Amino acid sequence: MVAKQNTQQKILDAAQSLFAETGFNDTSLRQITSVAEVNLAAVNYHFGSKKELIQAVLQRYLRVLMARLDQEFSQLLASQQPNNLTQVLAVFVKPLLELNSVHHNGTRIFLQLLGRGYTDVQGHLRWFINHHYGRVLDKFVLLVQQSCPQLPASELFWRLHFSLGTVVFTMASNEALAEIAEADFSEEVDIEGVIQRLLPYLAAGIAAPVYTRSNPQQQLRSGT
Amino acid sequence: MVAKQNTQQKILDAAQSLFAETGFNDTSLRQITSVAEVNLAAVNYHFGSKKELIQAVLQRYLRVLMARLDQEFSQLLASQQPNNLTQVLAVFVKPLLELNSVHHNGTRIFLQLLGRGYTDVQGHLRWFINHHYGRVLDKFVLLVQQSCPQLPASELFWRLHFSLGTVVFTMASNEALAEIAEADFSEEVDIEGVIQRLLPYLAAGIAAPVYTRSNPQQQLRSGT
DNA sequence: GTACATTTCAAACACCTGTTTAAATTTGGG
DNA sequence: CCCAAATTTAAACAGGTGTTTGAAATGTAC
Repeated sequence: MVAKQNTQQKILDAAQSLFAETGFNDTSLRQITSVAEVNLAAVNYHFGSKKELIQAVLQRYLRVLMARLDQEFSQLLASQQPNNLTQVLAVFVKPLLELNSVHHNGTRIFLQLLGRGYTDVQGHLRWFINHHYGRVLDKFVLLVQQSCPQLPASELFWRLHFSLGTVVFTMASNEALAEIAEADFSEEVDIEGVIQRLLPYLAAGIAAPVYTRSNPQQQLRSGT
Repeated sequence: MVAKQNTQQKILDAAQSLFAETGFNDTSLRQITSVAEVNLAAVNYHFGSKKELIQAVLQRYLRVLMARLDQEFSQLLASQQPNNLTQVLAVFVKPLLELNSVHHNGTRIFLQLLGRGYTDVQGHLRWFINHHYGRVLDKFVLLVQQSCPQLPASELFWRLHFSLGTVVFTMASNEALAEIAEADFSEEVDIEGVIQRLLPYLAAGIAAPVYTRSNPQQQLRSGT
């Protein structure tokens, strides 16, 4: 009973890092069990299959993240009056950063896993999250709708997925981007800094004026 | 000489579709040669390796796209005066849509391939494009800088990569998004429609007001 | 301390991967 | 027509994949 917990934990810890760095399909069970210093068969014994291991790795973060998000969303919804879009988006920050209590560098690892999950095993993760946490995310959509009442639902749908793409891609290629940024602008970038940079970008994109034929070239200028 | 061209073409045509749908790593040479109705060894005979086949598939589009983009960028740069950001971004539309002359559904296939390339074999494609077409892309960065002069270079770097992520992810999961959009809003979506929806989102995100401590919550509202 | 259940381990399983080989076939020029 | 070069073909290669097996080791309770 003691060694079991230990082995499962060792596998999860090794798997999450390798998955985040190399992707799910390109990480073999032999790599994982080698890093975890555990027998190859341990994965199938404790988790059943590689697929279930992937889900277990994600669940460790999704469970605590979604619970926290649900709190925040409900709280914001209870305030009745529509909230500023930036405020709504900023609600993600604290719950995400609290993932560092699940595991060292938990926030970065989880966001990278999310990126991997959406591009590697296409559709699987999307279905998994929607099935288990769809009601939480619905609250978020409602909040965005309240803060952008004049935005058509279909337009909002696309822009939220654009935003998901921005986040997911940024996190999947986080290491590479951070390296370039450090080399070219000699600025060190942690995950918190990236999130802080993402929010204004996402908020402006979601709330952008909608394209119409009568007004094809909106005037867009960057502020300070 | 006749059969050779034919075989190479058949391989390229089969490969691009499978790569776009399933990704590079998850598409085997046996699947490709099976669809192309060609012997398994033909890929290695005509292209050398799977890696070189991937590059050949991408090159077919990159060559014509980058040449066209270079024209447009140079033309816009020659006009001296800074251009509207939306105009700069809109410059991508025509060259991208002209990829349909390279192959049926060429635009969609190429953009999906681009998405796959950036997430599957991370870094490879980025290096490849930068090495071969870096000077073209530099012109684009210059144009954006001219239209957003008050945006710090490091901020612009991040936002351009955010935008790349938006495009790349949207195209990689294009089929799924289109299905959902059709089911939920009963609106048919072609690649042109997606591009048209992307532009205002990207333009607003890139030109968004920068986050400052003295002004942490920018007022952002969606217009009409 | 013996009996039972849990966990670990090395080995093998069947299958898939990209690549290579050498013989068979097709092709185009003299 | 004939020969040499280009192309196609079937077969095998070496290596990697996730999963299963049955015996060994470990832990737990009586």
